[in-house]
Amino acid sequence: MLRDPKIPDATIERISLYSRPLEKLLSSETLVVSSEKLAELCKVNPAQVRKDLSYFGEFGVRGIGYGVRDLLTEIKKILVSDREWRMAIVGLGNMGMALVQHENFSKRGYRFVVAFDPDPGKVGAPLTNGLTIRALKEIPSLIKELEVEVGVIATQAGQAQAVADMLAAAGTKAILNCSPIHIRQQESCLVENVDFTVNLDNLAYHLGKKDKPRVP
Amino acid sequence: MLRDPKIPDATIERISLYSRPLEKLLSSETLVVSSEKLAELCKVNPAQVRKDLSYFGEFGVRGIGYGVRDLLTEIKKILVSDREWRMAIVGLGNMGMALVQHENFSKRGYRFVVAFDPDPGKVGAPLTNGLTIRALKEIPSLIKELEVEVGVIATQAGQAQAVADMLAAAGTKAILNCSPIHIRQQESCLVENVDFTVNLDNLAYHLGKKDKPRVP
DNA sequence: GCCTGTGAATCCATTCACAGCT
DNA sequence: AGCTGTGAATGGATTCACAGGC
Repeated sequence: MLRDPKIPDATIERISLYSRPLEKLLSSETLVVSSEKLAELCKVNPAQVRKDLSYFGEFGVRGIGYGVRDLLTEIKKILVSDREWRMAIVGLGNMGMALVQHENFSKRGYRFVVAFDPDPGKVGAPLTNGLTIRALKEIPSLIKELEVEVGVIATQAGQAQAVADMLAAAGTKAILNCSPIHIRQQESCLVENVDFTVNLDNLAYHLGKKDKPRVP
Repeated sequence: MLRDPKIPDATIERISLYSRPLEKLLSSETLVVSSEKLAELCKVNPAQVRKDLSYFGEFGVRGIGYGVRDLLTEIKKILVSDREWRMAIVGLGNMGMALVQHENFSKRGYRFVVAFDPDPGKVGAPLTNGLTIRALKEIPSLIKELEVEVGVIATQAGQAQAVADMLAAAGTKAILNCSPIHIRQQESCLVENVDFTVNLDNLAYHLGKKDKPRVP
């Protein structure tokens, strides 16, 4: 499947992006989409769309475009999101609850199979999706037993790094960190830090630039 | 202050990143940091740190390094996060509540000054930070009156685009969208979409690649 | 004619390597 | 001696432009 081993990092992020308008087109019964149309929907260059896809194969038909259903299937294959990923959530405050109930996760095959919280008062409480909150000390056994592949951290700042270390030690291969601090990467475990203030700083920078008069 | 008008997009994202270890160093009373040390903490190349900063001025001392406090001050000036930004939250489900209480926002000068929710049952309810939930129809007047600059959307998918349009029409200049759908950008209003499944797709792709045997 | 797939060209970002200051 | 600041070199990613197939 893979043709070239050197695939730009930005490419795989965009490939993920392409799937969102495709899902919409699919549900509106659109059969075919051109690179130009898809590019417009994602605000990128049409050649970029074609080049990105060409890293992985030839999915289009010349003179016609790309079959919506087929392209979506291929993209899911590329991203390995054509299967279920088993996830654990740690920390069930507001953020954790929001993630557990997040419609996009289940829709795209990301399934929470276990939930942990450091607060003994929360342990035993049922979640809307049928899970029961477990204690942190059960992490080592349950991660293995339930074959959890991805850990999602939504604890408070103080516990986040310790939880990450526990998850990594228990065999979790990837972590999505939604806690307020950045997690140091273990080499056995991929980490993605979600940090809203980076997005806000970005917006602030661009707003600030607009306000200011052009430098003479 | 700005020296060169062409500053890489990636640079401003990293500049934001640099501020996090700097805050830590500041609170641990470290006075000086070298580009090498800072680079290590952020997992980037030392030359990258120096080049990024050099776009904006000369903040270091040759032979010594960068003063921690001064550099942090300069970075905040660059990002225009040396002042308070007035924000509105729309949607107070779990995600909205998590954002309102998020410690990093207030710590970095991002302040919620008003809260809206589409659910009439929630209107009038008090939040922990002293705000009272308002109805959506108050958006046009309150956004102007309270001089809100940034809108944060945490509604369900169905309402998100309409809310974005209302915010933009009311004069909000930037939107951080944490709802489950991507928002179409208005030209009068910058939009940053936060999408956890892009992060998960990324992790899934890299995990998938590791599992697979090398292509022959 | 239309639209994909892709080498070549361009553009942009990162890294190197050293001059310059303390 | 040590570490920044930066032009030059390298390395990637994006876009162009057209050949190739429907």
